Amino acid sequence: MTVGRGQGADESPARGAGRARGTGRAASRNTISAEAVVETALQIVESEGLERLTVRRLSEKLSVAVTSIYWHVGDKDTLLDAVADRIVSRFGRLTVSGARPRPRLESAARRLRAMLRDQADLVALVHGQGRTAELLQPARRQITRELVDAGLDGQEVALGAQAILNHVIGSVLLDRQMERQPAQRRTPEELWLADAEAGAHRPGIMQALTRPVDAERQFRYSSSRLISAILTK
Amino acid sequence: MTVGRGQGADESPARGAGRARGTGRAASRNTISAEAVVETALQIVESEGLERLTVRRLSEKLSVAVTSIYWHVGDKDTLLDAVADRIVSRFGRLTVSGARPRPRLESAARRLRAMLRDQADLVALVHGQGRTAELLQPARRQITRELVDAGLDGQEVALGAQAILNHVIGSVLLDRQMERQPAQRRTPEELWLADAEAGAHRPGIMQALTRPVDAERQFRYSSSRLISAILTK
DNA sequence: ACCTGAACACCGTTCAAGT
DNA sequence: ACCTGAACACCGTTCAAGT
Repeated sequence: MTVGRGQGADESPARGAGRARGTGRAASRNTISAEAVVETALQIVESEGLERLTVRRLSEKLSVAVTSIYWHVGDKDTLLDAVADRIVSRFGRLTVSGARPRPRLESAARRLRAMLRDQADLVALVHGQGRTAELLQPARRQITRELVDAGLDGQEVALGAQAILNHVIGSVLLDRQMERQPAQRRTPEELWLADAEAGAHRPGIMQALTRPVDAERQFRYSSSRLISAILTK
Repeated sequence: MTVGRGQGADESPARGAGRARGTGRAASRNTISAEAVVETALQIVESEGLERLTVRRLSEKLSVAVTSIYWHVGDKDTLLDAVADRIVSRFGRLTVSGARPRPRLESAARRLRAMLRDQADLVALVHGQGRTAELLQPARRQITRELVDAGLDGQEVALGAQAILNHVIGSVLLDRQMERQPAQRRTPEELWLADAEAGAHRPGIMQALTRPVDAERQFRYSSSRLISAILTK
């Protein structure tokens, strides 16, 4: 549970990176703590992105030698786990709105997706550490409650809640990949036009297929279908 | 479309890494081609895993200097794109079984998931290049045909097919992450027991929730629900 | 107890130079 | 036209040494 070998001492007041002027022996040496390292790491991910979180960048921002990081928090994987702890514990709760189970669950799915997308890098970090289940546990609890209230039995609640969570997190991970790329090399339209068979004889089909998919609309459609199927029966 | 600056010359017979014996001027220099580089890269991913695919490992396996790789295929991202081309073009077709739309679509989803899981590293590579849509295009075509045959209209076919594809690829990406980790640090059971509220008053609920999820069973449940909801109405 | 620089084993990539 | 080694700018990590 503890993060490294260091004690949870409170952080010394930041003196900035500059050396003290005037005094003979300059204070070019900074003192840090495991707490400060983890918090700074989290800040880097939030302000500069996950791929900028590097041991050297960390040490630079903390004005210490690279090797000091290792003394306080151990290796990078251990550090990432500590950061993941922090992200998980700070992750907000879902606000569910609506009266009946169906709209309530749909709003929960929408809200969860929005939260995860808002902090895509934090989610990616947690996911990379294999801690997604922990991150989603509050949401799972709420969705579970909704399904229980809707009258499902234990088995159906467990499977249904997991289905909804998988659907949301899967959609977020896919979206992220789509957006990170400069663009799919071949657009869906091109892919379809390349093979003009596949139901081209039905009116309207090709037209619908070659239109680019709106991720938001696709998500609402899938959520709505999945949730209604979970609730019926 | 072409892979690099090199021509598609056929590969010279492999002479192995050893130097010719006896002859004064040893043949320590090998001649390669863009084709050979891409094919060898694919082999490395298949036999040693994606993270072992490194420019240096490639050059070692081809018995050339590291820099020769760059001459033939450009930088690593370009190489990965060329490998992705190959994976996409070789990716097998789905075999669909069953008589009615529902079992046919369920078997398609199961088969697609199995194929993607069988070659998780290849899928990860393609996904990393943002080329997932291309990889899934054959499957999309087949699923589209099934939905058309089931009588859905254009809009519903497009949304429904995408929903099924997202569901399958999402589940594969999640499974992969779960398996790559040594183990979730906190198991679902622990997470639930940590907060003993949430419907604990209903009989059977807690018991169902604290049982570890079988990924296979969860997938079948989600697929079945999603597909039946797509087909109705 | 905590911080340091030097060093190592990896990456991807560029470049001037060979033939 | 194609292959080469040297070199650069990055990674994460270890270790002996300082105070």
